[in-house]
Amino acid sequence: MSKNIPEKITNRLTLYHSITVEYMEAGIETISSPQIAQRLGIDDSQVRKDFKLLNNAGKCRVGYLVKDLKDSIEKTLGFAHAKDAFIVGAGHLGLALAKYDSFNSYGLNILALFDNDPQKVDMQVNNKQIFHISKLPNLTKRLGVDIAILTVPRQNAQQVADFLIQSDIKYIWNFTPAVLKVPPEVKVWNENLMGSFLQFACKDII
Amino acid sequence: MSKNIPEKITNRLTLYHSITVEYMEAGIETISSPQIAQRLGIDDSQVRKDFKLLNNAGKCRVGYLVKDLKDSIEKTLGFAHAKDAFIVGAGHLGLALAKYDSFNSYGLNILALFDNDPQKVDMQVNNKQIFHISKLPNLTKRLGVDIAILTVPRQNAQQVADFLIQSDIKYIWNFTPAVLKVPPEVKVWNENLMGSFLQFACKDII
DNA sequence: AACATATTGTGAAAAATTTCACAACAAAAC
DNA sequence: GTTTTGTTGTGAAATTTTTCACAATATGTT
Repeated sequence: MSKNIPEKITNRLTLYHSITVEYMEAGIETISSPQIAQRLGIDDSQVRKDFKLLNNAGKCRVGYLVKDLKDSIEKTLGFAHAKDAFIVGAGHLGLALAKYDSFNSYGLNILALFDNDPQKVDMQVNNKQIFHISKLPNLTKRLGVDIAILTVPRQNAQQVADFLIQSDIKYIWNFTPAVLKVPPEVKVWNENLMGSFLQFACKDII
Repeated sequence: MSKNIPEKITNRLTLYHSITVEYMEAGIETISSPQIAQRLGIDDSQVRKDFKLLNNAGKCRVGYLVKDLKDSIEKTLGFAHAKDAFIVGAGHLGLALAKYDSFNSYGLNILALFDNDPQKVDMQVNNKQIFHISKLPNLTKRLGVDIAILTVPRQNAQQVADFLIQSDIKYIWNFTPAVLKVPPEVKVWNENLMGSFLQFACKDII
């Protein structure tokens, strides 16, 4: 990524991207900022401001070319820069993410899964093998992977995170509710599912 | 919820909450704003500003009582107001969410799952039954449920959402990458997993 | 060809959020 | 009992984000 795009804009860009995918499938060639804005419940000038980042000019009274828009978003968000990652924890969530093929088109390659349950080891999910967690340090080094998606139970989260850090993992996408303690060079992204839900729920549902 | 708390603050409050849970388990009774701030990589005055919402005074040179803090966050975020919900789509993600017991303590009760696959129907997950999707309208009305967690494949998302809306579902927590078209009275919360990842990835990697 | 209309692009204003700075204070140390 | 220290609470400043307003413009209509 050349520019450091603020989180909120990144988030909106992915939503715009989903809409372009839908329009492409429907065979619609152009889309306007008010159309997108209405769909997402935001201001249309916001959409245009976001698009300015993409260096993708629209046409007055017509809007934007869906295909160009889609390509620009993909370019700006770096979909093409494939990044390799491991899923650590082969429970339902880990398996769900392993099966989530969208990751690939967004530039995230899941290479393998890890678990400490001998029953799960050596199984295959979506063409990805589940290894015993003890194999992780070796494979991390051999494959040069530095991203881990952490989907273990909360109770084990810190302990497993420590192990990942020892194994030279630098980026942890944390799906557990634990707030991990990590050294400054390791970056954590908390998925915080409940936070998301509460934002949703608190707004309207008493 | 009395006050309409901004999303960002709600999100931080849940992270603070996780830390209080951890401190409680560790038997630590007080916590200070700089401690929390450092852990989350944010400014300590931010933490104190957030806490002002909780009506929970700290003590100079000591910090905040962990237990009081935890209780205030739970009260403010309405953990006690149990909300009932259905999971629609019993794939891996749906099953993962059904097994995610934290939902309960955060005030979200998953009552049942729905799927259109006859093989899955009548199975039990974490004491919750999987019903055929055709049973949803009836159960929605009978149980007064108006929240649905949507975990179907993207291709079916809009169609299933339309069906949910017909069945009087008012709140959709959307885990699919589709941007749903809904009437104004229906609220959608897009989980947007890839958006999250890209925010994470774009920042540092590459 | 003139006019009406829908849309972009953008500067300015407004609102929201974060950071800074520091007074007030309570606990601990001396 | 006085000093030092770490922390809260909070106004003010800075920054970021969103909204507003409108000129410019391209398309369709009469």
